[in-house]
Amino acid sequence: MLHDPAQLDLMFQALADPARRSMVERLSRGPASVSQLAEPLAMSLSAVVQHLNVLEASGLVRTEKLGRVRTCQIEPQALRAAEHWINERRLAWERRLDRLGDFLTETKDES
Amino acid sequence: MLHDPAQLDLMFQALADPARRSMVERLSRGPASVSQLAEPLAMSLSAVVQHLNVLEASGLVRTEKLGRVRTCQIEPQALRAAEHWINERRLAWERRLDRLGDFLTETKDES
DNA sequence: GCAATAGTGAAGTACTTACTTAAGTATTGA
DNA sequence: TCAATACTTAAGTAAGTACTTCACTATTGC
Repeated sequence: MLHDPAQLDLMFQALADPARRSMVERLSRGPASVSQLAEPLAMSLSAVVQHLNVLEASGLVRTEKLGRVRTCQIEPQALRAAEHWINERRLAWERRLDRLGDFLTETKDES
Repeated sequence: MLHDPAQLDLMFQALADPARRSMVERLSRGPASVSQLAEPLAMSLSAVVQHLNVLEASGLVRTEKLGRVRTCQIEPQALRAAEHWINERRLAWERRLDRLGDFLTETKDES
């Protein structure tokens, strides 16, 4: 699992844009070409390619060109890395709250 | 659970910066004042406050001012929303792969 | 009261982002 | 072979980001 801060920067930055998230959403339902990704989006194909490059640089998407068609796929490991970072922080917080709860309960028992 | 795209923009954007992630990391170990958050960071207090405002606008952090000290806390619900978005996409992808696997297995059985 | 502490707000600057248009290349199907 | 398809690349622009410094206000402790 990647914990490289720079990689996390790229992943979260990539997910911070609604057009890119909609591309990831589309790809979560299966591979797609660049044109297919562009179809529902109200922007030029060029803009879509630029977004795609951001997604690819972040590691969230992998692409492969066959003939004139570039086919895109999600890279679930990268999604997992982002998910993992958030999960760790949330768990740390919740464990802390639990310990605090235990402490308060014990203190009450001793009173 | 919030699925508002604009809110997700703000949360992922907030998490895309290493200084802000380090602030969230610090806060996952318990509440802290602005100065405490600033202490390990190589930047002015003003810059830290600006990062904090980004975190607060994203909903990831809640702050409360008592006297001259502003105390900051993680908002775990917001972390959960970000985590959830990623998780849904990853699961969709993995379910798809499973179905594909089933299909291939069935096809082989029928041959 | 007054100095130290804790944070706020505004303005400026260098850099980055999210597009656009326009022109170009490679592939394919009739 | 030639027109349509599927991208690719470059350059330009408007807006946004991540800082800085400096001047300021509110609170607290002696």
